[in-house]
Amino acid sequence: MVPRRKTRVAAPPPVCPLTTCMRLLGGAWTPNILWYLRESPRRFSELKGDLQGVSAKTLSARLRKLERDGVLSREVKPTSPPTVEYRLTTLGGRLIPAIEAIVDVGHQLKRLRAVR
Amino acid sequence: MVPRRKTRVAAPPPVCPLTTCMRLLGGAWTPNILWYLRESPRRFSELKGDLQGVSAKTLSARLRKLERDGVLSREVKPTSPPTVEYRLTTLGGRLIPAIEAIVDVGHQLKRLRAVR
DNA sequence: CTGTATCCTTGGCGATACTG
DNA sequence: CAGTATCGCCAAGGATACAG
Repeated sequence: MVPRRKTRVAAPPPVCPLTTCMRLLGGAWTPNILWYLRESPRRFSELKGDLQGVSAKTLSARLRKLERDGVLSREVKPTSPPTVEYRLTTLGGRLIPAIEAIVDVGHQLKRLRAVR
Repeated sequence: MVPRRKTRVAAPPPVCPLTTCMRLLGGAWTPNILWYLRESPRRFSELKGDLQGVSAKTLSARLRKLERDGVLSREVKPTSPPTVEYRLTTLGGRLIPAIEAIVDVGHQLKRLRAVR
């Protein structure tokens, strides 16, 4: 008679690094924003075009939160008309490998089956 | 009088690989569920204990969706009282590297600063 | 133990209009 | 161009009660 196994899954993270990170990625458009910033800075309207269907309000809110979280930086260019450039910070860059892993799985899924 | 209609025109989101994969991971507890299943099967109440604070309704809903998506399988054991085991499918296993990448960033964040 | 049914609150997000 | 303000819908999710 085997006693009830104590499947304490390895070292269950106390306050969950997973949750810690997912708080940064939370929100419908957040991963996509970071994805489009992964190689070069983008302007507000460029991002709005990249993320087909996002509202200005939501994009603005996400960008401000990501800035507060230290994931990206905002720079106003003294041009006319004014333009604003967003770019990943060092911290933001650390998130890219995780997003790449997600994108990679997405590719696998598309090959495996026609996903809706 | 018919109040003016609130143009309910859901914009079809672009289906990039990132979005494709995030649909599987969408939902507050989903990544954590997969994380706790990564090494061994777990029962309903075990998962409920792992995910401190999740309601039975939500956990049930997430598990059913993940089952429909082919990410995990559900097996009813003919014991008394009945127990149910959930385990990752092959497809579910493919998601683990992505989640590990997220967990890894979470660890980095915790080292870098005290994250709320 | 393993869920499902019902009710209710919260907030995420789009749409629209307006500002610098 | 780059946002902010306001409105309102709707779905995610907790609480609770109930069922097999």
